[in-house]
Amino acid sequence: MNPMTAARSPLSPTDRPQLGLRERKKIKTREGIRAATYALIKEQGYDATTIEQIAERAEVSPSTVFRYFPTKEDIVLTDEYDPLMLEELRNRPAGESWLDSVRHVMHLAIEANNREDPEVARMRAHLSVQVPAVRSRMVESMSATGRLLREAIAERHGLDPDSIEVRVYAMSFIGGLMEASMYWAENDFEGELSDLVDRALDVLEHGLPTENT
Amino acid sequence: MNPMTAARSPLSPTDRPQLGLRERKKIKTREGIRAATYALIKEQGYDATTIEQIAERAEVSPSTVFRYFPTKEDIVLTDEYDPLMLEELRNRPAGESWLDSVRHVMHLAIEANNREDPEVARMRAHLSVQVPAVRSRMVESMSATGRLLREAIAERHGLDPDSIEVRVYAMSFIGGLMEASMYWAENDFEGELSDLVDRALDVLEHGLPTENT
DNA sequence: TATATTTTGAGAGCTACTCTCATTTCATGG
DNA sequence: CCATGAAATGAGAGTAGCTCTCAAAATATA
Repeated sequence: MNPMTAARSPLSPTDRPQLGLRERKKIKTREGIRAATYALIKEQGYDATTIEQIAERAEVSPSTVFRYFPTKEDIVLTDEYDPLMLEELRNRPAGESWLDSVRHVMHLAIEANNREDPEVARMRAHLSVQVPAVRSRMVESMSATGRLLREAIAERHGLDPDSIEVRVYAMSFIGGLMEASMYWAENDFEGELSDLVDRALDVLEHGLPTENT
Repeated sequence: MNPMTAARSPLSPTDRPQLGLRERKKIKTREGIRAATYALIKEQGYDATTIEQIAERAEVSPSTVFRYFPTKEDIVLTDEYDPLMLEELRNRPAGESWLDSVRHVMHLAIEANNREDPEVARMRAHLSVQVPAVRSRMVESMSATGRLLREAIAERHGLDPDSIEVRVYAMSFIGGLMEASMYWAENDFEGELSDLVDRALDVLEHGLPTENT
């Protein structure tokens, strides 16, 4: 949303070089649909907002909305940090502990996501808590991220990325991230999301606070 | 499905004592809808099976189907072991380690679920892998179980059930269970699900196999 | 400017799901 | 056994998300 800052920050969507009119229009349409959706949801709530209304406000036809986004939930959620996160993960110093690498990358992702548009970031988290359909779409998307994570983990530890061990390990990180995000939204976004993620990762690393082993 | 064996096993739905004709009919209808659904899905697949077809085969009206099950996915999934699992968890000996308690209860749940109708158990796992809508409904239902788990954990460790630590901890178990189940289905149900759950729990307890710390 | 390619809009169609209301089915007291 | 009240059912209309098709409009290319 803010190309000035986004351009220099890590983990932000790639800048668009020289694009034809066609491509530029597509991006504009896409962002128009998103903007219309956010505005309408803010006004009326998620369920009360129909695709027809979104299309109307974005000045496109309903067909076009579905051409740009497979489902209504995707309009709210889609954003692809995954490949960037993965690369960042691979580029971490070899000596660094795995948990620290993950911690680092998650912090980066949160920061990037937040800088791009803090209000939207909160709305997403909020809807993930409130609207089951949105939440489940988010879980799906996180699972996809998890599948990528597996490969990074397997690579680093010399394990089979499809083994159940690696799967469970990867999923625990994704789950921790999700819980952190939902906890944040449920508690009115007080405090920093990064701190919550840290606490989540601590639990995965050391178990519950009272278990001093 | 099999009252003879189900009656004596732990973690099985409560037997129904003396019920009026009305209640008995309701149970029959409910099971009829389920049976019709399973049969149709087996024949045509999940997506190709419509509520109308289900209603027709179960000899009820479509309205009735929705009266018994809020969504199509719920016809396939719903089954309430949660309260029983919770009680079982609370009744574990005080000295037993938390991980062992969870392991024990999960084994019981798997066993019960499997004894009731192995084929249905597999179909569920299979659909959770294949059909996004079913999977996401299952995730939701598991999250609900997770919320119950939190209380048991908090009770045992003297922590706040709503703290992020307990949430993450509970979620890691649920996630492990889900991964095990999906892994099982994805690998054609070879081996025992309980063994997979054990491996999942081992990862949560000790980290990945190569990390010998 | 002419032609090929993409993108869009219009509209029909499907299905999950909701709501309402009249009808049927069961429960209960006399 | 019957009358009355309550609950379950069926029929039908309606909504919204989503898919598909096809012709028109916009853009690229020569």
